Amino acid sequence: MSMIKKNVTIYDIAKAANASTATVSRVLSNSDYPVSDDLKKRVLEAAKKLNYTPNLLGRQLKTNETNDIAVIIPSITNHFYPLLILGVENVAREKGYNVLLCNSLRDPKNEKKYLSSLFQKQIKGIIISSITENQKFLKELQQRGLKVVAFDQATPLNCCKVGFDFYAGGYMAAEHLLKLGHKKIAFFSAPLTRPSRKQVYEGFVQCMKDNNVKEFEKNVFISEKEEESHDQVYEFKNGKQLTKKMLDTTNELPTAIFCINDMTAFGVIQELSKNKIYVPHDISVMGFDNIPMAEITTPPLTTVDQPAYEMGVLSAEMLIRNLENPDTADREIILKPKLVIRSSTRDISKKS
Amino acid sequence: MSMIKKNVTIYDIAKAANASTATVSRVLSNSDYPVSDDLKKRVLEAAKKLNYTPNLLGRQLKTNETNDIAVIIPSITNHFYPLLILGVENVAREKGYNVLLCNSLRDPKNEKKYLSSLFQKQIKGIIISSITENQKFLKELQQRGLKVVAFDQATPLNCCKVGFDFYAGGYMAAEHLLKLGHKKIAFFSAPLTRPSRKQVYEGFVQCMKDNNVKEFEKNVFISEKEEESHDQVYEFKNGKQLTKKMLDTTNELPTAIFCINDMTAFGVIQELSKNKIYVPHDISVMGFDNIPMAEITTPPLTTVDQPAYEMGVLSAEMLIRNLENPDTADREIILKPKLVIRSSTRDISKKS
DNA sequence: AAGCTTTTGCCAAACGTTTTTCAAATATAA
DNA sequence: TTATATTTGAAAAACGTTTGGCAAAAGCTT
Repeated sequence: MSMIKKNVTIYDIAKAANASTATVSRVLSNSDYPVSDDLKKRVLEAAKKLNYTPNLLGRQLKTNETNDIAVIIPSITNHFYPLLILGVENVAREKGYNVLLCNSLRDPKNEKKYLSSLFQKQIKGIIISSITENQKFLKELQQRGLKVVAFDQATPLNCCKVGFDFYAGGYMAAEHLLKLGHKKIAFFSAPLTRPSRKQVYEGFVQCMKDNNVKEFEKNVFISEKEEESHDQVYEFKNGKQLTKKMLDTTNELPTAIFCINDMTAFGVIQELSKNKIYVPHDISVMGFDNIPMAEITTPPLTTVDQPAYEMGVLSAEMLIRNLENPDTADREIILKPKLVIRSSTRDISKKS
Repeated sequence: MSMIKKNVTIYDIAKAANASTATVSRVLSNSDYPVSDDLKKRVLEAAKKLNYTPNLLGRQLKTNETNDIAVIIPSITNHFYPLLILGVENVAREKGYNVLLCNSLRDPKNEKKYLSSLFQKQIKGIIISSITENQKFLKELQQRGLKVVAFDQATPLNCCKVGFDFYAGGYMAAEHLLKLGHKKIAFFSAPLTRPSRKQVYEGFVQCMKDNNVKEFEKNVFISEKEEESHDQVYEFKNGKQLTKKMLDTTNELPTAIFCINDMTAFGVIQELSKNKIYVPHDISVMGFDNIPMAEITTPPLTTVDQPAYEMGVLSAEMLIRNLENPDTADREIILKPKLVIRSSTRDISKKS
């Protein structure tokens, strides 16, 4: 005798309002099909009285339309991405879309699983920082109609892109340090496996060359192998490690250290401090990314801004335009870096 | 004459494999209904050949089952939550669930919209740190069958809970500072509007009382009004503000400052440093939360650990158990704080 | 060989919507 | 008044799946 509570459907409303389901659907999904005010009111009242909640599954199945877009990021604990997501969500909200967030944890298996699952859920658009080499699955989905915007990482895919000029960023950083009078400058990085890192490096090197800095290569510290856990903490530890190595092997310390990202810089600063070397008094340290905490630390970190929030905004706008109005959509945007000068670098040109 | 590409469905497979849709469905959703190996193989091959992708909407509509659970958090840029989400996702992944992530940005309107949308999508379970006072909408959904696990914030709702003993955390922090020989201890906080903050405060005060600390109230600095933007940066700025105020109004500085959270502590440290007061040499500073960056700053921050990752794990486990096996599910877990001693606090009992 | 169980396969209904088609009712024009 | 246009309402099909009810086929017992 257990009473099973059935969901309220448009049939129930139709009955209650003495109308047909078609009419009910029309008023509830406010179609522009004409319905008399009187009846419309009756339907609305019935819906309210019965506490009706539409079943989106039914609707989506029928219309093959959805307000959902997805974002796939490598890691949610990496400070860069939450900011980007915020950007995506803000424009999505404004334009009436929902955002499904997935993080692959830099595991291609997870990425594929998410892609597959999203596609099965009939998602029509996706914003992704893909970490798989061979993007053949993504490409297949694209051919099957999935709209994709790739950001952050380079991709072989022929799709909308929101990129960042890492090369210019590297160049810019080097330039800043030179301008402050530094001659002996170290470069700290995890292995240059990702294109982004490589480009930063190349920009940096080019600037050194352009300014006739001698023997720069001697001060390049790149750790041996990438760690399993592609975590933020890895970068931090890497900074400490490289610092130790430098302290152990170098007799004349550099006056400035550039780090491939902010987290590495924090590791460097902490390790230096442990050895009673203070930033920026004894050594200048510079990061890359401008994650939120760069302005929160003591000293605040001089760095190169990679505009995460803006990238999120642009990616979302691009995707939505591409969904709603494919013809007008841009294909590619490259964002420019911006130097953010704080207090971890010091001008040593004039003797103090 | 434009060729519209139809999706391939189980009908197409049935035709290709010379079988019925029922059979196709049974093998594709690997039901335990017996199907001959031969036919099974035929179906699988046809599916592969036609590049079949199931439409989850159809399936869900029919079965009224889903593998999706949702998490609603106040803010994704607050470092506490990504860690929690990581915990949720890890157990979800392991148990075959997908996680839908929503952040309310501390706006009750957003929270309600997300709840409503999730429910319409037939979500069956949700993990939430609700920021609405009156949780009557959530309660209604709960009565309509939604399983909910509330974490972090106290809730009037009768549901599963994963809590944290903020009071003990406050007490513990105070105790630590006293043990290090501090007598004049300041308490810094944003307004005690959230129950969590209040409880920390109460624990702290109680410890002061228990140890006969005189005139503690004089060193309590609580900012006037909560800012609109409930952001991380707000807490940071608040730390700076309170520090300024203290420096302006106090002639004898405290030897230690406890901050209601880590971000506030970072603000304090930065502002002190600006005034050439160094941590921990001149003043000890302590935080609360143990967000990841607490160990990355220089000096690393002494703080009270609120185990975000573990809370995520427990919440997810609780929810899933509640979904799959309602009888066996716990109702409430209260996590205990843990003292994390790093380098921002100093023992001043023995004169150095 | 007859009766029984088990395996296998098909038909058709159902999930909750939207939307097309058509008919009825009403208003407008002559 | 009749013919025509407009508004309104209902029935039914469709979206892609799962699954209960049958029935045919096949394998076992006696």
